Amino acid sequence: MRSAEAGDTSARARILDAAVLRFARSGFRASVRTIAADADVSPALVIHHFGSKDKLHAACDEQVLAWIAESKRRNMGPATSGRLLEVLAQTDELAPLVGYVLRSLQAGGPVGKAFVEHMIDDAEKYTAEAVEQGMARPSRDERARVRYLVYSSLGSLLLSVTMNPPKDPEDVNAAVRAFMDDLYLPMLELFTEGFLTTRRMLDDYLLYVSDPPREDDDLTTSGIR
Amino acid sequence: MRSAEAGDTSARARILDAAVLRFARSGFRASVRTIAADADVSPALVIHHFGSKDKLHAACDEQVLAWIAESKRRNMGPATSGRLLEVLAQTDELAPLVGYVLRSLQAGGPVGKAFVEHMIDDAEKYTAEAVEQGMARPSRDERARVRYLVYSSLGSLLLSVTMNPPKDPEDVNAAVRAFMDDLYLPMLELFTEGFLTTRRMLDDYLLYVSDPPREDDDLTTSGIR
DNA sequence: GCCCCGGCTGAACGCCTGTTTAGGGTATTG
DNA sequence: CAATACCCTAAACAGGCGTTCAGCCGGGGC
Repeated sequence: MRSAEAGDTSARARILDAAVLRFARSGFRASVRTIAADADVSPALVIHHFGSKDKLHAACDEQVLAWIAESKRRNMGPATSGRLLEVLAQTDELAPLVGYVLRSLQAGGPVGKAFVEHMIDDAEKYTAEAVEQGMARPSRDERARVRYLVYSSLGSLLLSVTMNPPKDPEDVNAAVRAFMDDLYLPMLELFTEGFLTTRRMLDDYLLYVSDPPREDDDLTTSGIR
Repeated sequence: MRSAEAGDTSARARILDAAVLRFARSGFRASVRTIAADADVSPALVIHHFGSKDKLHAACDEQVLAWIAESKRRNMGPATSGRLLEVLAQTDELAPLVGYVLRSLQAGGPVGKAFVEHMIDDAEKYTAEAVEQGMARPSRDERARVRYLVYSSLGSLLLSVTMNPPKDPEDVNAAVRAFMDDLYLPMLELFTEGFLTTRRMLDDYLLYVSDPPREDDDLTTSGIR
């Protein structure tokens, strides 16, 4: 994992690499001094090259997004749709990116947002193909379904590693895989067989949205202020 | 929302209430000085009563868990299983708790952990009943399924509010409801009709776990170090 | 009257943060 | 050889943090 072109040993590149790694390991509250120490450099130099910590963060985001785009272009196909994180986790060079992406999802940063949107766009494409080929059921609202699928898979992963963080931040990737292993069966079961035996709740809801009750009835008891 | 008994206007109670509210609004990095100002009290008094910021945080956690337990005892039934957050959001007095719980989920704190475990326990009970009554399909691993359902619903909610935080932290509850509205149809669709049309992936997986390939083949290419 | 006592505060301490400043060291250029 | 330009650092600054400490202030007991 190297900045711009491989083998760039300039101090600037060393700082950027160290920052991405440190942010992934320790979160975005890691101090400039720590990053400087990681890169064997003075704190002042970090500021000198990037202007401020926020700008360093932004540069890291940009770099990570570029790496992800590159990885997608090279490694992704229909077979790995929705498993971008796993692909990243399996590429040694890019393994730290998983931690970085998770931190960004947790912090709501631009990388997190972009990552979610990428996944939604990809998933929309691939599920459309799956529906065409008769592998997946059509939905009443394809976009909403895709958003739901992406949010629940990424969200559950995020929640899982937040609740059970690996002792060594080095092990996020192992934690990601453990999580996937644990929850793969119920997910597959749900996707294949569903959960409810009766259509009643769905039909009731469809009826409800096509003929909703008067809104103000609701609002007075909704708890919104 | 008052500590211990309603109408307790002692400084200690005022501080605790202010802290819960401030933590919910601004996250757990809110400063002792801010909380003290909210409670119209000196920062020193906060420490005097609670010993340290960490202990204040712990006291808030305890208080919130007590409120939640109380609310569950009074308001929850089979009909609202899995919708604890919505019930909280609709009880004006307890509305700030939603924000607090979300912050705890995000930070991985004890309240978050406990909340997840409560939801899993409740959901396990209610899905068992649903299966008995023929409303839900049985699972090959009930506990794993329940965990999956709780993690994906709470996780997707957490991710959603992290990615699209309300401008005014006062509006988390509205955001929660908006999220539920958006994703209710795809969820219901998935639960009722499933996603895949073919059993092949599930059957392949079941075959795979009953006769797994040699492990070391995998490990060498798994990217774990 | 006095005293003591507990709730409470203003001011300070020590630490850590991001950032600035002034200047040292080295290599390139005239 | 001297001068300039650039990379880099040590030291300090300003501000925020959690926390401590000495002491104020009002009420109850003697």
